[in-house]
Amino acid sequence: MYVYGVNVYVRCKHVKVDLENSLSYDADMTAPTRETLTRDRIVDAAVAFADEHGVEALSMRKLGAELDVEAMSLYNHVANKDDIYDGMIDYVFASIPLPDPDEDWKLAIRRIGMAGMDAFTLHPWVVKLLMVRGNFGPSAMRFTDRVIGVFTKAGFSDEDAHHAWQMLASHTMGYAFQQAANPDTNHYTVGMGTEQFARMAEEFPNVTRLGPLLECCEYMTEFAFGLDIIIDGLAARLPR
Amino acid sequence: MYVYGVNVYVRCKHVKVDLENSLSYDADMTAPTRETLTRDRIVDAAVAFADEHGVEALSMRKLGAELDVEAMSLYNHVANKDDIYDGMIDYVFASIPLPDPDEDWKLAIRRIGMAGMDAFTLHPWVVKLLMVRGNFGPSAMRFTDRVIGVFTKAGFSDEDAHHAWQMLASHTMGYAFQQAANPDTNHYTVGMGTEQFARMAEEFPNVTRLGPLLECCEYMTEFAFGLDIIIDGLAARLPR
DNA sequence: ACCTGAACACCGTTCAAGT
DNA sequence: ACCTGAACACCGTTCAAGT
Repeated sequence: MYVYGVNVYVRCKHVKVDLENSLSYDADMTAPTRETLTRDRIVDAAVAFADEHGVEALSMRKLGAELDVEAMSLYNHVANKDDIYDGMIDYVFASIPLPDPDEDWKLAIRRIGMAGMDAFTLHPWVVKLLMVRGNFGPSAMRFTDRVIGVFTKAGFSDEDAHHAWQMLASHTMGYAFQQAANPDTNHYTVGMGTEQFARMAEEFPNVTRLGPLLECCEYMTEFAFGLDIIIDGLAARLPR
Repeated sequence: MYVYGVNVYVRCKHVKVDLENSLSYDADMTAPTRETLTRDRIVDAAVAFADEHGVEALSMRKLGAELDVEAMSLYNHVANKDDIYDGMIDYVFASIPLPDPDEDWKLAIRRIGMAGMDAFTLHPWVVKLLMVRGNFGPSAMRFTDRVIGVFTKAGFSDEDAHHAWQMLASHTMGYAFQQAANPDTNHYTVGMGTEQFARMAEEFPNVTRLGPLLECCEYMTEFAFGLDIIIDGLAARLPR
């Protein structure tokens, strides 16, 4: 009879869960193995959890449960919760394709802006994490570097390349921010009860007028509208 | 001998604090009175606390202590912590001067953009709160309405006025966001230890080159640079 | 080396009890 | 009507103890 080794106590404790989810069996069905915990596995689990339940619901205890491990075990592979946050931020930035330095700069910047917004739409929680942790992980740094490279190659001075990057980043963050704060809601009428709506018409005439215009938020369209204005405005400041 | 009334037990418990800070005396120095708790007083105290220590340090227990009251007393005047957050957001938006509808629209928008950025610089925590709570309190709504009014009066269609507002809001939020996330730090070199700096030069050539350019962040200047580009870009889309 | 249970110092919030 | 203490169900994190 096979001895399960160090994991046997796990089986005893959560038999059902272990059998169905967390243990994988070798081909001969004799030796249950549990994937060893790593920082990457923890970060991946955290990303999946935040995608499904939101970051505010993420706790060390719940994350441990997701990995069939006690919360305290995580600290063997991760410095603390902030370290996990940093990993999650890096995960998102690593997922954004870098710009092609040989492409026309306006097309490259437009593409990269849309790609950034896509990533922030897919993982809205990253905006919150950036607020808490900043954005200076290696992937964010690489992304920043390549985008600045595009501006530089286009002919912008160092100072203007910096301004251009800062502007692109702020535009993207700004829309991602609003999208994360108010997902799929009408900007102007959300939270307004019907009894307040009557008063609104006199107090907030412009908002009231624009309300019906916006069935829902098309953040991506609105983002692209502004992106084009910014790119054109930057192009006008390009020395020739 | 004067009987202090219902507040006497407070005096007994925190004599020192009460005498020096929380009790004010009538002109005849006989009757100590404690200002009664109100939602406004709680919100004001929360704003002051967040200004000094940051929002993440704000707790019901500490806020209570600031007002010489147990945490649970706050719930008599406020629904919960989110309600306080909403009050703090409204406090900030109420502090931004509304645009003058008779001023030239480009000047009015520039002024309002700067005023918004000023408020977010004075109370950086509001960006975090907007992420958690959204921005649909009465003061934010009024502010939104008046700014849209400026665009409308300038001749923008309803749809473009909405786009313009959204763009202005995102630009402001984006810079305020970055400023709040990375206050007075050099964007590119923060968190990079000296041993990593050598590697940086080859891995991140553009960032390395721009680093020395930026002794510190001039978010306000950078914000204004982008603001002008946006205003010019919007003006170009104005029908004539 | 890695995982664990118990513990610590915090949270927001409820509720019955006080005045 | 307003304030309070005790309690509940959570946090992140430490640490000595297990294997």
